[in-house]
Amino acid sequence: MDHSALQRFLGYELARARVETNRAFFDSVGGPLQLRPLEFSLLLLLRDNEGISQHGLALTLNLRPPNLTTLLARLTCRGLVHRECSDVDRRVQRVRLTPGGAELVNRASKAAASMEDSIRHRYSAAEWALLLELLHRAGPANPDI
Amino acid sequence: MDHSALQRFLGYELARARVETNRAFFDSVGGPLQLRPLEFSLLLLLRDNEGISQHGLALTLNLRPPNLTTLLARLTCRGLVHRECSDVDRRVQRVRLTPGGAELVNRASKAAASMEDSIRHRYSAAEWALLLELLHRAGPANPDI
DNA sequence: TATTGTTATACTCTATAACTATA
DNA sequence: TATAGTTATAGAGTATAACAATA
Repeated sequence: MDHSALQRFLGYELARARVETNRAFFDSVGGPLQLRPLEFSLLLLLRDNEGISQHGLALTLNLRPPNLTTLLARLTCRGLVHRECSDVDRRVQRVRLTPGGAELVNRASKAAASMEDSIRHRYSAAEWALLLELLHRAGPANPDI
Repeated sequence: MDHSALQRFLGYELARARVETNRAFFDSVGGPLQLRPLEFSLLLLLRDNEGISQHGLALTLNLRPPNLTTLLARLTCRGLVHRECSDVDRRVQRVRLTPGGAELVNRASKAAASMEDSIRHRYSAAEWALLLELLHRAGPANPDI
């Protein structure tokens, strides 16, 4: 089977690698804690950036506003996050973890620590760090608002 | 904005990078030629592996059989591929490009040659090759049937 | 006018269950 | 009984248009 033509494309290799990271995520975190990948990212971001606006979240995670709205609605229904109007600008919704949300993030973070081990063990420590660094440079230019 | 916790995960960096490769693909190939990423991969694979079975395609592209069926049905409707029963095993469907499909793959391949340039230019030639090689090792173990 | 967020909707990729037909 | 492929359906991520509320 010749797929040498495809292997020259970063997009193809990204799609292939995602098969493995998705499996790792659902086995270790997504399944046990009933979290989607995006929900996990969002909760971790809220843990480290208390009271961030939806606008900031959308920019950081490259989400369109409608998709963030439905994502937050689902997490709000589960009692993991809550939204409150900003005092200084009533258009802005500031998002925070609830105590239950903070507790779940804690468990998710612990479970995630080893989730990619089966992939990471294919590399030396230096190679793994290099892969993450090189890959980061392929991402959108300005995710840090 | 602190997203240092997320940057330690390969899955997160993959998702971020895919934003860029998706944009590159749709600008250069997907939009002009009306091809989805998966359709492009499939057509390129058919060009280099004439008469491959659906089973082989599904394994190589990590597709579930139902998803491959609908994908091929769409391309068949457009007159780009055709399926024929194998002589030796009538369960097997051998898939080939039609002349029109071959012509489209030709154009798609030309358009794709430069599609990731805006990303590739962020790296030296050695770094780009290294990124593709490291990333390949993160993918599924046995894609070559 | 511009920005923040919502509603409704659609497209793409991925996944499972249940089935037909061939071996 | 095992394999190749199909049908139907659902979950997850991503995209746009049209809109309300606020600045």
